[in-house]
Amino acid sequence: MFSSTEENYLKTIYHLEHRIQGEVSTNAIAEVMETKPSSVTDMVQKLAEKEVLSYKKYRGALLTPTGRRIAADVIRKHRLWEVFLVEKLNFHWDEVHDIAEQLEHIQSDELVTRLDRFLGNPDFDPHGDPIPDRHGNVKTTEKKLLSELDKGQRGVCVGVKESSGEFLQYLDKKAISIGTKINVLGKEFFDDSMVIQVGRDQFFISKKIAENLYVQTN
Amino acid sequence: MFSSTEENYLKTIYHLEHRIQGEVSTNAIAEVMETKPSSVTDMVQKLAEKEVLSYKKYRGALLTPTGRRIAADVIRKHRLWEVFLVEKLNFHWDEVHDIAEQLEHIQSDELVTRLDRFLGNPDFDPHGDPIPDRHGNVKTTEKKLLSELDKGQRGVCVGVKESSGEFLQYLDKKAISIGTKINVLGKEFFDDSMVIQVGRDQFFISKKIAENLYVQTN
DNA sequence: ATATATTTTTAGACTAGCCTAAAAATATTA
DNA sequence: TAATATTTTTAGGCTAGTCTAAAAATATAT
Repeated sequence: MFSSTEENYLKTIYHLEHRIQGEVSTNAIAEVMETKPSSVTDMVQKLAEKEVLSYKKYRGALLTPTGRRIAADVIRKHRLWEVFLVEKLNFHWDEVHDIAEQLEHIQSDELVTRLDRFLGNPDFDPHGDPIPDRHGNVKTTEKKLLSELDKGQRGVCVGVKESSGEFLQYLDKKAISIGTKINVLGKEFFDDSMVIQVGRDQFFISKKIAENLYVQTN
Repeated sequence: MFSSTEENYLKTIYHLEHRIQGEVSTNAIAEVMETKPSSVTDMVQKLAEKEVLSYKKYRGALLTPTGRRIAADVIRKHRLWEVFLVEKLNFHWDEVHDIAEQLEHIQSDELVTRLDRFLGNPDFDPHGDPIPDRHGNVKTTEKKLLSELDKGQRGVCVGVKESSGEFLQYLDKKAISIGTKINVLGKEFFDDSMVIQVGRDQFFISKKIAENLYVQTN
């Protein structure tokens, strides 16, 4: 059995592994978890002992299949509870994170199974993130251009095609960066311009912009 | 803010105060919580410091109004979650305690408010225990004889009228004691005998027995 | 009322998880 | 490649909550 704290470390490392592809540094973990790197070192050594991750001093950590599985289960619970909070209790999608952060640590396989069924076995959470299935598997897709999306689709920014200074400044101004979720609210077909949602903001973007941004859809 | 551990102490003391009317001894708390009396002394001193209970050495503890309020809120959450688990997720009423024990510590007033509304503002949990309202108040009623109950009613055993040895032995054999919940499943009106449920057992009792047992209904 | 038994508290120690300060390793730059 | 900067680890210490063993207070019985 793993404590809530251990689960949070595994979850954080899981996310970071996907983001930075490869070993995850103690500093990176410390930053996300808002602790000190020295605390991370302690915990990472303990988790290596428990064989949920591999760790070489000064090199960083990598989850083992077991570790990845545990992390995926926590993320599955987090996202299922978010669906519950939004769909059943009518919370707004940006109010649910802190509560789900607590609920994700409730221990009961039966509860997860029944909650999943009660919610109609959803594939995505209210933020558009995919919910790992009961075996810990997550659907992933190839990246595509934002311009390829249709109204109602969601994507996560994973890169740009041509990175001119002006374009990066534009993205910066609009608070779009790697990992930013983009929700296509509307699309004009005479000029392929779009209305998109980024965080709580909504704005127009031209075809030119949309053809320069890679996104990953669920 | 109070930790889950502190909340559990307050909850336990709350229940014990009702059961034994008066100061609650460290030993009694330790037994219920399955810890050592010395641990209880430490915690009780800490909670007295925080003014959620009053405590005199060797005399026992009594909740302050603040402490009682916090305990009632935890119990409220516990029972609301039990309703959720049984009504919405179709758990059986005797499977939900351990999960509710975890869920009761989730911190979010808004969550409790919305959960309560979602469940239709229930007054009782699936075991028949009353759910404290949002101000921490619990409905209580006078005690009556078990024989006064009708089919479908529930009561908690609060005492006996005449306590002969045979009768107490009978109660013992049937695992009925102070605090035991009794559910009247059926009543024959030609002889006033009853079929009652106690825990998972169901059995007949005669009018004579039913007239010798005091219960408190919700 | 004194001796004995029981209950309760104190003292000191342990673990999980965190911290700071200093040391060691790695990375960067001249 | 040597000097400097950055990252990471180690060492030692803190708090919450628990424990055991011994001391102190209270309760019971003779």
